Amino acid sequence: QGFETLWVPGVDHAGIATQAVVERRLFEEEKLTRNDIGREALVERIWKWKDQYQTRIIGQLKQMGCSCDWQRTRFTLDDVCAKAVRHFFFKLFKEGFIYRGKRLVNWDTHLQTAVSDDEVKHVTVDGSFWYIKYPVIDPQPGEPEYVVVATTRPETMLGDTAVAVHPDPETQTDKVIAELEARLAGAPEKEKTELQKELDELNERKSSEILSDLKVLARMAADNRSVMLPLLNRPIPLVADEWAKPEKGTGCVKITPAHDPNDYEVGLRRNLPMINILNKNGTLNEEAGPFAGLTTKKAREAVVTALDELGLLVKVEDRVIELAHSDRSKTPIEPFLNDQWFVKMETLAQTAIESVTGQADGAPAPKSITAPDGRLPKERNSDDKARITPFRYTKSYLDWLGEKRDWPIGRQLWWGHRIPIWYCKGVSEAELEKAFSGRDDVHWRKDPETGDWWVCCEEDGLAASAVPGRELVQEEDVLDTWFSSALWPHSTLGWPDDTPELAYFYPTNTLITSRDIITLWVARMVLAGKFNTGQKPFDDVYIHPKILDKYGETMSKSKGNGVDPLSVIGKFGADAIRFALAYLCTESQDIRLALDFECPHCGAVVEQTKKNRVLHRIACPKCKKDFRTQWAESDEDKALPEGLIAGERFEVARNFCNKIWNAARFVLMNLSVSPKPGTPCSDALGFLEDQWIFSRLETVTRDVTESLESFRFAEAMRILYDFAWDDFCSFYVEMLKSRLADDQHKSLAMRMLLYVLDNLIRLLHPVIPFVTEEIWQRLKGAMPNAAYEESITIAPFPVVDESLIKPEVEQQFKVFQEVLRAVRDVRASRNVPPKTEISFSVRCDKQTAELLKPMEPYFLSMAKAKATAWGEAVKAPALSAAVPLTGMDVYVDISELIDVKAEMAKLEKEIVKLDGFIKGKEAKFDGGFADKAPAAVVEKERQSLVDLKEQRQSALTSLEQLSNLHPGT
RNA sequence: GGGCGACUAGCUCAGUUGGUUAGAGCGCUGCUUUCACACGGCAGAGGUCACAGGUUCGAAUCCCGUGUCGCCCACCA
Repeated sequence: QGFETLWVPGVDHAGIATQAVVERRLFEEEKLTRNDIGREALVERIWKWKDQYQTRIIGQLKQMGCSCDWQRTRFTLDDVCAKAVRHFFFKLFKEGFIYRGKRLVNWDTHLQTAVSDDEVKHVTVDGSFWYIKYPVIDPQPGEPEYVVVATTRPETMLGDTAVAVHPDPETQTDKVIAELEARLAGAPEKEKTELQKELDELNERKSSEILSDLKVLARMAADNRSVMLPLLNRPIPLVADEWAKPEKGTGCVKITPAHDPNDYEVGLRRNLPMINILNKNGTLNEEAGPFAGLTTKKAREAVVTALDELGLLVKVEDRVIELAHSDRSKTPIEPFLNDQWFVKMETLAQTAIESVTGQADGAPAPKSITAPDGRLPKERNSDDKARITPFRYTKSYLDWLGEKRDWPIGRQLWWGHRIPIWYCKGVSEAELEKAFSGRDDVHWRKDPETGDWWVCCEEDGLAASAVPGRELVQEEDVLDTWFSSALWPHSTLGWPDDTPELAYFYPTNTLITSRDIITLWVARMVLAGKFNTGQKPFDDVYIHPKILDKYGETMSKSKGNGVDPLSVIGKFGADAIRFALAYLCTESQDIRLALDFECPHCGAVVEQTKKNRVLHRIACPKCKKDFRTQWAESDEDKALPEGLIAGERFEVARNFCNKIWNAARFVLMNLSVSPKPGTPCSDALGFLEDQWIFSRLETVTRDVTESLESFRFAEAMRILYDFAWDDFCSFYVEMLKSRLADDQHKSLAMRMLLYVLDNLIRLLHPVIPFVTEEIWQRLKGAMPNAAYEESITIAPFPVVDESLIKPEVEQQFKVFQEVLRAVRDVRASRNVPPKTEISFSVRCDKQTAELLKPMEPYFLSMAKAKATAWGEAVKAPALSAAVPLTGMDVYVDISELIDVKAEMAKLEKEIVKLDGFIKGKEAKFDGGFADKAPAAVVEKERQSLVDLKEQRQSALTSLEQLSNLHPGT
């Protein structure tokens, strides 16, 4: 369409995932851990690994024919991106958006790093629920001697710093009861039993000792009373906090702020000490007293035994629990209190919320824009709001941002952008001012906890000795990968420098991505883009469906159910994978894609199963020979031929490409003289099929353009598939064969074929670049004098000419197709030998007769049927097969082959069918249809009913005629 | 617990704002191989649109509910 376009290819460093993979390999191959080889050596190894995979990923894109700007390939850790990251961080730091705080992280004790919530998977396991007594200190008369708490993780009691009770248990219980009653009233029958049971229990509790005890405890909490933490004999306060639910468990809850997210919140609210009892390797530290050094598992047993011996263990219940596991190491996650850097989200999230269109019809639909004058399409959407397509994803974007939760940006990793913060112990602000006077790339802020200073430097690094007499130590942690990915739209264009690229291409037009990173990536790109540049990063966000495997599971490396595009390309070609993917791109959120292996030795299809899909090599069950999979790593495995992946969707696409190729071959074959390409319009108006193909082509051009511009890729592909296969190949090319054989008509026929093919391949080229380019080059070669562009890639995309769209012509052509099909059907169903020519006649009105008479040669070439008569007066020949159609009857003369009984049976069946339709329609009119439906619809239905009745009458007449021949039947 | 989505032919899926007799590919059945393409051609069979209500002259489509499956978010002392 003539636009200046840019597609920046690139990869991000995928911090945790990448480091974990390299560490795992390091351990598997050399039995070394990251601590054995050190930060520098590990990072060096990860770079090597990354180079290898970047090459592979970029290679996959290239082989798929993606037309990226390869010389602009970016990586989130390269210098250009790193500079942007430091600038972004510095700007945030300087403006007060960055702070440091304690936070519970998901600690992977195996990898010894924090992992993000997304990398934590919950696994259902059988666990226990322990009830433990904590003695009350100095119980007064009327007060309980113990409080009982329940836990699934008894070892964490060593880190308890309080026991919480609700400040007003009675009111709270009443409130819960009231809510439950309200729910019960509106609940479906099925759930009522369970709700009622719950309600009964609560009511019972209300009058029980539990509640009266809780009331006493609430008062004691208000009086700042304490209980004794057993085993460690540490007095801990009884606190009043809403987190303790009087309706649940014992109504009291132990508070372990350093090892439980909710308890942490309580700890903050009640100003409780936070005692970390864990070492980074998952063993207990000195805070655990006699239990120090034990693993959490051993400590749990020891704690339970010790409590039991003291008579403080009330009971143990079996309980199914959802235990958090690290997705990376598959080991249980320990919540762990750690220092973290955060970005305050309040105002940033608000700008991101305001930067997307929150109403489905809030933004105009994209319009077709062609820009021969080089106008940029970004002018079309200048309200500074991005639009998400499909719109339903807007909700998850807005909901997530609405929580405005601060963004923890530090990761305890070595692979990533190291946080540009330096610590300096004992330094005074005056010293900093002196050391950095005149520098605007350094900013400092006081650590409210220690009183030390944090120094942030935008440039690449501060020397340890930058402050005379002091030592600067850089933060060990690196930044979350999304911190750098968030900058992608502007950092890759050179921000913070004022580059021409940034001025020209930013804001960008379209971001295409997967729904699972709408929050992680899209939301952060919007807020970072607005914060850094003041503008939204893109006009449109297109969320494509996600391809799942045949079991409906997401594809992942660890499951081994992913697809290497190169495997698909190897078997079906790049055009096929591209077409197949575009064809699958509906508004649906999932696409299931069944794939199987194909044995390279014998061609047998080997079903892909959950078991064999992760193997490096597979033995073919048919020929017993081994083949490799995409996972092959050893030289031995790699030497085997690859079992390519088969898939029905790819086959369909491959067949389509093949069809296009063959159609083009046919056209090329007939280019005996060099016709001029161009619109052969005026000459072609004499032929119905020419007018028809023009109309179809322009309709298709219009619809495809509109579909592509509104991200309806599957629809665009379906339109092109149907047009190319059915209209162009099955009808137009077939019809023009007879014109090509006629010297008088040959020239125009050739120009017509060329014209349609030329437009078709231009329309297909964005999706099927390789085959269409090859066809283009051959056309160019066949017509050296024609003004073909050097490559189809730079040839103009067709622009619709609406004046050629003629619905009445398309309707007329349908009549031809209907008659042709009727004749062909008679041939096929009556077993007329293919070489036998038959004759037929058609009873129809005058206009139709005039329309179809010129088509006689096509009935001959396409159905080997000779037309003998057209018109109102046509009567059925004595021994014919009659096909009643809308407004006409087709009589095929099959006197040699006729089976009268069978013909009659067919007609009778047809009449029954028509009766059904007629009844349905008449019933419709018996209702208030005619009065209430729009006039156009009523008229259409009325006509349809008339036609059906006529058709029925024709069938009856034909039946009568046949039965006269055989009076007995 | 909250949200989103799916359920249409044996299989995999289309079906835009409600409107003629619900479509495609694969598979299946019959015929077809010098004549662009067997990765092809022609024709055919095959569906109570998950279930139950409702709105409407009219529902695959809109509304309420049920079931099954999947995904996302939150939480589970």
